[in-house]
Amino acid sequence: MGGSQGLGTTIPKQERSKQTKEKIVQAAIMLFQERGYERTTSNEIASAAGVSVGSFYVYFTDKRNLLLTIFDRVSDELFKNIFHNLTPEHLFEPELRPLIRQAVAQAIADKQKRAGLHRVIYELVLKDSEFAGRHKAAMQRGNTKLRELISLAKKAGLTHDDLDVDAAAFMVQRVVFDISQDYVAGAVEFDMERAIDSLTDMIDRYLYKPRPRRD
Amino acid sequence: MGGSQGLGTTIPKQERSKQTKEKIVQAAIMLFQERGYERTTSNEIASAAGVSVGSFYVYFTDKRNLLLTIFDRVSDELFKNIFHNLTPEHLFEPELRPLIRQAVAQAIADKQKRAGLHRVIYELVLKDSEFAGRHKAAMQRGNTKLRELISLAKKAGLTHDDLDVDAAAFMVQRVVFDISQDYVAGAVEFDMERAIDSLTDMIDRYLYKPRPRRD
Amino acid sequence: MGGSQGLGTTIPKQERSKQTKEKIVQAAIMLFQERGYERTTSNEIASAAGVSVGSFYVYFTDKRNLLLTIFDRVSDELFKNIFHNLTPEHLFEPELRPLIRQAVAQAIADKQKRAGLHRVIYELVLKDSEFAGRHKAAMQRGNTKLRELISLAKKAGLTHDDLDVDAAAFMVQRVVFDISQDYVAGAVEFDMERAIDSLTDMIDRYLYKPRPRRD
Amino acid sequence: MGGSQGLGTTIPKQERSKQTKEKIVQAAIMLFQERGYERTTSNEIASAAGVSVGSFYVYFTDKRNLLLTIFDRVSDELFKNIFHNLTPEHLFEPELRPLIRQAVAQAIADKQKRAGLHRVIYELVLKDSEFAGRHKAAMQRGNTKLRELISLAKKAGLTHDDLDVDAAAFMVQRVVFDISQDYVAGAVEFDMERAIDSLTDMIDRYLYKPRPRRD
DNA sequence: CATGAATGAGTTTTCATTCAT
DNA sequence: CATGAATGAAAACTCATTCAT
Repeated sequence: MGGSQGLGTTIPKQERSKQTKEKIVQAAIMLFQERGYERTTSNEIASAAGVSVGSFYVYFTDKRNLLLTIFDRVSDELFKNIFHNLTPEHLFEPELRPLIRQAVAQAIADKQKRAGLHRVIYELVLKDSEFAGRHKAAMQRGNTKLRELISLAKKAGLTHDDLDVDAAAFMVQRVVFDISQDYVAGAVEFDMERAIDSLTDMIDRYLYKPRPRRD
Repeated sequence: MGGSQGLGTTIPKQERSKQTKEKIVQAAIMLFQERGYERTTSNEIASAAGVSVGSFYVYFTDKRNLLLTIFDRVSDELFKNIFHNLTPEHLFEPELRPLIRQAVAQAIADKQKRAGLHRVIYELVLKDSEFAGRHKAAMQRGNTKLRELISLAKKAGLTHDDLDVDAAAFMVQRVVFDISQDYVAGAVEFDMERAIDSLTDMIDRYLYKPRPRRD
Repeated sequence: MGGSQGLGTTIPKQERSKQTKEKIVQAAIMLFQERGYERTTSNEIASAAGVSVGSFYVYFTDKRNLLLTIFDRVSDELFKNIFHNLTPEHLFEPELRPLIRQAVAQAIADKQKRAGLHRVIYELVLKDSEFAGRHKAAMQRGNTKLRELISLAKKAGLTHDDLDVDAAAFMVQRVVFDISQDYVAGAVEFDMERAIDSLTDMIDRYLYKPRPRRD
Repeated sequence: MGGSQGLGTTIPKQERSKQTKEKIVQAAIMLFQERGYERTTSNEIASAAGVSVGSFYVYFTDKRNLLLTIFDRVSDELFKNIFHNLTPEHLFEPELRPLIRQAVAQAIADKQKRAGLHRVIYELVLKDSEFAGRHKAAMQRGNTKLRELISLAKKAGLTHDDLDVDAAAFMVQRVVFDISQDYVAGAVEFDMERAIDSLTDMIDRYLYKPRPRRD
């Protein structure tokens, strides 16, 4: 906050900008988690980031725009983590259930790590059409991946023969998203491990033909 | 100020109060649906109801308290509609799937009727602990009902033998709630009929042992 | 503002009216003492009196008018008590100091009985010119009485020979009033008995020639 | 206001803040004197100060906080003026009465300068416990000073031998404060010079042994 | 006279955003 | 680019008072 970083500072301007922006983003993430979106003021964010409000408005057009930036970042992260272990090869492993369970658990765990943030973001998704749009787009990407997998499984004769692949992709993704969202929102208190098991069973039986149990 | 208390229509004081309160509630429902909770001011509600702000604060301590009132009302209504056709007797009908489908469709349709309102209410459930508490309580009532039904079905040997009844009740309720919420929130665009079918299948296969298809 | 009762004070024609008015006055006294003038609403007064706000406005033009009524009542009461034992005859008793002490103690004790009320009234005397006027008038009545007494004492050669009688009457009255007001206002914490003694000495020595101590 | 930083017209940021704050304080003093505390709104103060309401709330949490600031300032000023000429050395001057008279006159004159302000402040002292507390603290400081002086005078054999020093310090301070307050409140109309004389006599005779008159 | 529902002007207060330096 | 003082529109809420019944 001192007035004289100009002289002797060898940090290139672009790099310095990036750092300032990042400080703001980090401060915002912290504050949004703690107090929610509405109850965090731009002055607080700037202050927590150690910059002036003026700077805040240099990097972001407004508070909403900042959350949008955070949204994109979080959204990407989430996507990568979930589909990292959900590739076509895995489909042909002898055990399908553990695969499903792991993906479900992953989705829930990832969100839990930044529960406050996901709560805040979802709040905006419900109210703000731009957030809603980006959310839909992100879901779409996931949906495409999932549909491919399910389609493959169907072709391999693993699923129920009459499975509506599109509907299944939609439903499975949505159900996992929603239940994990329920947990981050604090809307549910049911034991998480049992919930994951149930969700796994639900998806498993919904998609796949009955097979002999292994356990 | 009202237009029609004209001749001979003696409105008792209590009745008049009730009407004023109701006018405010109705105006609020309308405005909340249209513009959301935050962007509707108490002055606007009063104005739309054709009463003064003063009256607003005679009947409700604040905007939040008004939505709480609406919440309770909507919550009860929803509960009744859904469990009206979901009694133990139905379990022993030859066809289970139509029963599930009808309940699922009912839940979704009911919410759709007041989509804007449910969107607004859920917004508050996510942010406000009192709303969250009431929401949990309402879900609890539904959960109890559902658990009884599933438990009965299990005893009748209809379900998978290893079904975790508590988890199933939790999961099924939550999944139906969430998917219907997704629709009212405008978060999804997938064809609703196909979604209902999928959801029905999902629940059916999750809970019940495979049986010969009828259709 | 001649006439008997000032404007706004409806003369009750029936006993029942008088009772209703009295209930309001009593409720107001109670509430004003507890919460002060500004923080007591007319609705609360009416409610505490067990009557409707409408009735309140039948008997009093407004809240201020009600306090004015209370003021007059309290003012008279105070005046009577203080000057009851302060008559010319007492001047020729062998002991003057006890006489002064008793009057001072009386003034302080009387106010203490309704401390909250005196605090509230004085608040208005400071802000409201009509209260200020009535207060001055009441003080004037006391001042006249006191001046007569001091004048008599001077003629009897009891006081300092160069005593400014008018100034003395003014000062003594004011000092007793102010100190008692300090106590009701809670502005001072000094032991009251010692304060009364000091005040007595002060007045005694100010007015009267030194005489041999008796105690 | 144009140009860069070269010319002497550059107001440093801290200085600018101080000026704005001061403008608000001055405007508030003016308005409080004119219309009283309650009837002055924060918007009016900001407007009279030529700043926005927002600025008002940048520098003061609320109207009460602003008056508290003013209180402290005025309180200090008063204290210094009064005790400036009231030091132990003065006690041994041949003439005591002029000393007392000057202090009394000073106290009254100082308050008169800002009569409206003292009226407003005292209003709050009566109602608001924080004001009351600060008032007591300020009085305490004065009381300590006064007690020392009177104690010294007693030791020098100047006062009545049986004088209760603590009570005297309390009473003298209080009496001077109250009478001066009566004048600023407009509660009294008695000729001020005569009142000062009386008050001087009163204090003189209360504290000091009779001495031969000089005048 | 009594009632009490209804009124709405008037205040306080917040905070995203701007802009002169 | 950075700063942070200043802005002012906007929202919540109060309460003395009225008036139809």
